[in-house]
Amino acid sequence: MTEQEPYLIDILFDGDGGTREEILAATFKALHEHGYSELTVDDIGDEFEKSQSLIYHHYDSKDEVLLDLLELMIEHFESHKPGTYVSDPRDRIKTFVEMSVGLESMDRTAAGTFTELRAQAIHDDDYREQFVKYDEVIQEALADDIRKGIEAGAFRDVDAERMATWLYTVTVGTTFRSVTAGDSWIDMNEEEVNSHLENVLYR
Amino acid sequence: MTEQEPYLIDILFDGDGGTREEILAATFKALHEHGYSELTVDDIGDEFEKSQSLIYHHYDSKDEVLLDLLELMIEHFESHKPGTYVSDPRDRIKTFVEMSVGLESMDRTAAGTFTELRAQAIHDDDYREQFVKYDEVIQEALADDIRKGIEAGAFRDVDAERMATWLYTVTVGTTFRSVTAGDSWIDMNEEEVNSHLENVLYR
DNA sequence: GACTGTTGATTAAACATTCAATCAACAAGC
DNA sequence: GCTTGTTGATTGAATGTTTAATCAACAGTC
Repeated sequence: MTEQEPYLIDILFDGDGGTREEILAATFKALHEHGYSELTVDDIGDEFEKSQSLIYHHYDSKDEVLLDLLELMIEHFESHKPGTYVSDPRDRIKTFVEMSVGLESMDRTAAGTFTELRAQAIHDDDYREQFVKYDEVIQEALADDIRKGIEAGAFRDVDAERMATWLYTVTVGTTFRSVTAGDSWIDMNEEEVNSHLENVLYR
Repeated sequence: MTEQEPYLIDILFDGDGGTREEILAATFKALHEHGYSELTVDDIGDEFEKSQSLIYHHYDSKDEVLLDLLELMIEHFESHKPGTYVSDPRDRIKTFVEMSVGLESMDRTAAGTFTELRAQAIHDDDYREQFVKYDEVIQEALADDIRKGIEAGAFRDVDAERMATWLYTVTVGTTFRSVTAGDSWIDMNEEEVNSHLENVLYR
């Protein structure tokens, strides 16, 4: 339907956005390899072409680097909001569901790293702030799309906010489950989600 | 309906299960306060009545303590499987939903810590193994209850496995969202989940 | 008097961060 | 167009702290 999106890692790499972006790309790679709790500045340095100490010329601390990476990833994922590519209401929702709870079109590398950053929000207010905002943006975009579908007559007259809340929560759960405990169950999950959408949303 | 369950922390504390359990209780507290990535053995020692170095008399390493805590928590949560307390099929599911996606009866402290441990499964195979097994147990218990409800005529003839997969995935998402980004949305989510259950499961 | 639990001090490595020193580019003044 | 000064990028080594883990000594108990 839509052609495969490029992986986040490639986006980080392609352009030469200067040293700061090289550092973020290195951080992303190191994070993917070592995990948040085991990540050291040296690990980042190893993935970084230039010297490790140069990181401190561009950032004040390790924390700052990680938070900057989070902001970059959030920007990227926000560009994946429902409806960015497709215009038919039903297709918008379908594409979002496919990319969020489907087996094929999920970027596992990015999803795992993003999830690990999200987990920091449990104890770190800087992270929490980012994710509260992010959740609002995604959920509101979903709700908007549902409202548009209702107006266009493609959807039934459901509570758009409520439907969006539920749908987004399912995607969060799907991602978290699959990056932490595999995805043998993922097709069944998608079927049930689609069945609910068929039953109550699509006209 | 059911009286408030005691918090996990209290269960860890009440009995005198000996020094090892005291260490686990201290670890749980320290984890809740500092978060996994910032947790040090000294932090555990601070929550522990006896000496920090005693930890190494009972455990070989910090990792081993954390993994043992995970096993204890998994045991605890498995005892919260659907249907442990109630016998009517519909009530079993309702109780499970309430405790997993409801605002009131969720043990936030335990949920946050448990979630943080789950996030480690992204990069640590020992954690992953535990959660793969845990997910299976919970999901199967749910599926069993649904099957029983179908047999008893209380539920419609749905695909029990598929329904259980979806329902469990929603609970994972609900917990993850709420411990990382608050729960202003949680009532709407619960309503939509219940609406789906009313539509397709309950007869 | 051996065995188990407990303690405070100690060690060695890992770690985030700093620092002094080059280097390359560019601009100003002559 | 050659010198001199300035700036930002970059490096490798050094610093001081944190941290997991060990150890020697002591106490109670069977």
